[in-house]
Amino acid sequence: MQSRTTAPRSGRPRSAAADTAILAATREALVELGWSKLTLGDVATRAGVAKTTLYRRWAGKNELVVDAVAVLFDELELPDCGTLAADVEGVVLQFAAILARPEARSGLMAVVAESIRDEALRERIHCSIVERQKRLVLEGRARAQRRGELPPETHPGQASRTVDLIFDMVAGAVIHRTLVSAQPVDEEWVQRFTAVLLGGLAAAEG
Amino acid sequence: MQSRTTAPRSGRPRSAAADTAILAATREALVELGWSKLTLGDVATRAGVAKTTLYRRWAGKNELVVDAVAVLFDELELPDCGTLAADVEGVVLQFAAILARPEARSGLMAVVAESIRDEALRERIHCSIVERQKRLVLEGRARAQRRGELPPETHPGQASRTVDLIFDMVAGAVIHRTLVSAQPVDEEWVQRFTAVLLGGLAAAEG
DNA sequence: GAGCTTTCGCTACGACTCGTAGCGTAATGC
DNA sequence: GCATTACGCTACGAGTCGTAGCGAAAGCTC
Repeated sequence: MQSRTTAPRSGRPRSAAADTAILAATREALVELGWSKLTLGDVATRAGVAKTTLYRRWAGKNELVVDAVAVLFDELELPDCGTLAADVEGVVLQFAAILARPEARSGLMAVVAESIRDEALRERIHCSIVERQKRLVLEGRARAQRRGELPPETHPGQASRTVDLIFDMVAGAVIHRTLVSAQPVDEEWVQRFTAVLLGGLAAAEG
Repeated sequence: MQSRTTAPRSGRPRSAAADTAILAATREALVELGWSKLTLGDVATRAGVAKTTLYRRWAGKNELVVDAVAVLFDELELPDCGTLAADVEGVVLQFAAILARPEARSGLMAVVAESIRDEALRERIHCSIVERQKRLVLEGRARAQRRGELPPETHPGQASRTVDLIFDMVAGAVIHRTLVSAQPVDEEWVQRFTAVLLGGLAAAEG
């Protein structure tokens, strides 16, 4: 969360229940009010805590919403469906399911927009959300290499850039489809997308 | 802009100079302050108009910023570089150049985030920004078909979904690379991306 | 020019949110 | 018991919002 490293040794400890209540109240307020109309005073009232308690734990609205939304990505896992294509389709559907939830839709884009002018916030998002997604790409590639569906590493530098490219293409396409085009990520779209992506990678590598 | 259809016939006409001054002031404020700290009062002062004039023309901050950012996309054009791959690379580089400008970075993501809970705003963004980009995809496909690089239409419905898919992949990847990964869209990245995209399309269609 | 219509700049206003300070109280470790 | 920290509560100045009201300015029609 905010400062898990520094462990105070004496005095009254911070209520862990308050943390979860605040984050849940934040998601609830995101659903009902959206980002712009969400106020910290309202979140405090919903959570049953004082407004000052909120400010003692989070620097502001941005940091609070990042933490509230980040837990939604805990459920992201890489399913083992037997083939690379099926694995990719499974992850994309999971990612799309998270983005379909209103608290994620309202919060994610807003904090990313804020992070453009706030380097610390960008780092926070990167650690608690982005890196967790990127790990799935790395896992999927390693698994496909073990299956023989992908060739092993050639140059470590080039492999890293390829992972970055894949990650931007997958996450970018799903986000754009969901939040900009405002159209559903259904089975058909996922299959067509996966076919283009994997077909392109095979054509580019081979 | 706001209500171009209704044309008043008598009385003092609205100052067109004020419009451009306000939009320019909005972009200037976006660069200096970013989305969250941008206030309409400040924009009015920068533009040299009264705050009430702003509210007479735009419903609020969202609509104003959409119009201010939309003009940045006027310069988007489809270059004729001879091959489909070169055309795609050219458009992607143009798109990335726009997203590299701070006024676009600060404003675009924020209004898209707001549009999630505001259908009218989403429609406004779609007409003045998204549709303009999508037109380039249609043009590029038609040109590639004339060159023989792409097969002519099979089913009109399927062709439309393919265009949607391509559009989400191109725009999504560039936006994600620029605003989430915060890494530059340079020549190398564009070439690798284009190779994967076109290779995948060829593999999926053929 | 006279008269009508609409816009413009300006001021002021209530309502709201922000983030903080101060205080007394509650909960822990030593 | 004592020091230390967290908590709830209240109050506050500062800032923004969006609107109302006014007189003046700028166009069109006759």
